[in-house]
Amino acid sequence: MDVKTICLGVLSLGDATGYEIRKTFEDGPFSHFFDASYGSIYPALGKLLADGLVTLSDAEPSGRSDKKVYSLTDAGHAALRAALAEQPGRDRVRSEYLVHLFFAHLMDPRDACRVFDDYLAHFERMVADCPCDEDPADMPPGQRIVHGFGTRFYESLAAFMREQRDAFIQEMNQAGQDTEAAE
Amino acid sequence: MDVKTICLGVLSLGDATGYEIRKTFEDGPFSHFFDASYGSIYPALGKLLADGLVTLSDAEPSGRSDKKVYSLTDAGHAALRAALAEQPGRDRVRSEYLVHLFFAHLMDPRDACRVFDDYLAHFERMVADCPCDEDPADMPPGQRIVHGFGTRFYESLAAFMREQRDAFIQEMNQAGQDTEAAE
DNA sequence: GCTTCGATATATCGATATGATATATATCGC
DNA sequence: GCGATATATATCATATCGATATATCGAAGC
Repeated sequence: MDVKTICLGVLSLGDATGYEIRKTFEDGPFSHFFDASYGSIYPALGKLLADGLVTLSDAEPSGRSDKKVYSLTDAGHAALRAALAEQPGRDRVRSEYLVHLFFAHLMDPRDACRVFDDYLAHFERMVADCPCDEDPADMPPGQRIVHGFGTRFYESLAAFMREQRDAFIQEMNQAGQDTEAAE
Repeated sequence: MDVKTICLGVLSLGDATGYEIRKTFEDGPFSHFFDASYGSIYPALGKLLADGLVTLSDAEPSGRSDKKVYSLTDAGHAALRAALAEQPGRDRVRSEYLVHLFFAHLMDPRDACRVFDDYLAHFERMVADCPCDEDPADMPPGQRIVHGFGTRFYESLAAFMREQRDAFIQEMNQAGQDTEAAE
């Protein structure tokens, strides 16, 4: 699944500019499990336009002149459904935080503790301000599942890190003192 | 953090070929939170070699002639520590499964249920065969945290999906019958 | 009314990464 | 010895990232 397909998906939720599509990945309902940069969104929209899968809506007179609001065409809707009929590819995750924690024994213990606390704070922030302007009960079942999945994800891992925190901090500090004593 | 840095990290665990580094991302301890393909690993090793951060170990006579076993140099170890002193970048996730589920209302209900069950099976498989040939108690604290994090992640989300399964399947089938009745 | 600043918006580009493919050797069961 | 699978290196077209450039809009402050 490339950025073109996910752009079709975002547009199926309503007309949008390239900028608004980007914001969907940053803040919106996709932010937990998808991302794409301007450098891929704008070329993708260009190709979709050339292929007739999206069109430019009539610009409202209120907006600025160069603003481009994209809409899904019937062909675009069909292309989205066709893409969803394919087998999904495996999840891809890249967490630099976990890489850092994995190699905590090579770090300054204070840095390692800071990374731990930053990561925990990240999960707690995600639990606190879940970007849900809509009542989950009003969502289609699939969206409700995805929303619940995200919530459970952040809650479980925040809880795990809170459980482990004291032991980790203590072990790190212990290791730091051992190193100092050896010097 | 680019592939060069993570290669240094893998090599800090022991000498390895490019192929073995790839396998670390596929099967090994990094498989849950990092990935990199041959197309990035081999160029990365080439640059690291040119920069003196890794060297080629003496090939054992038992091995094949073109095999290249890489080792971390002191400079490479220092570069790894320096990279770990930097602030980690934010996590990146791309889950096509969640995209599919999010748009389940646009899918054939049977396909949507299959995607759900595939995803659940994936999490259950991850819980069952955790790639841990080492006793967590023997790991450095950071690695133990990362290992526990992965375990908790898979367990929590498998549990969540098991909880939600019946309701989801039923709602999907209901939606499917409504569509058929309307036709 | 003017200015400043942050949000909105489009676009491009070098560097990096993916995913598929080609090629070849080693190992193991049969 | 034979075929299948695992080991191993390497490349390339395509896709993507991340940073940057540019410009307009709206609201707040004065």
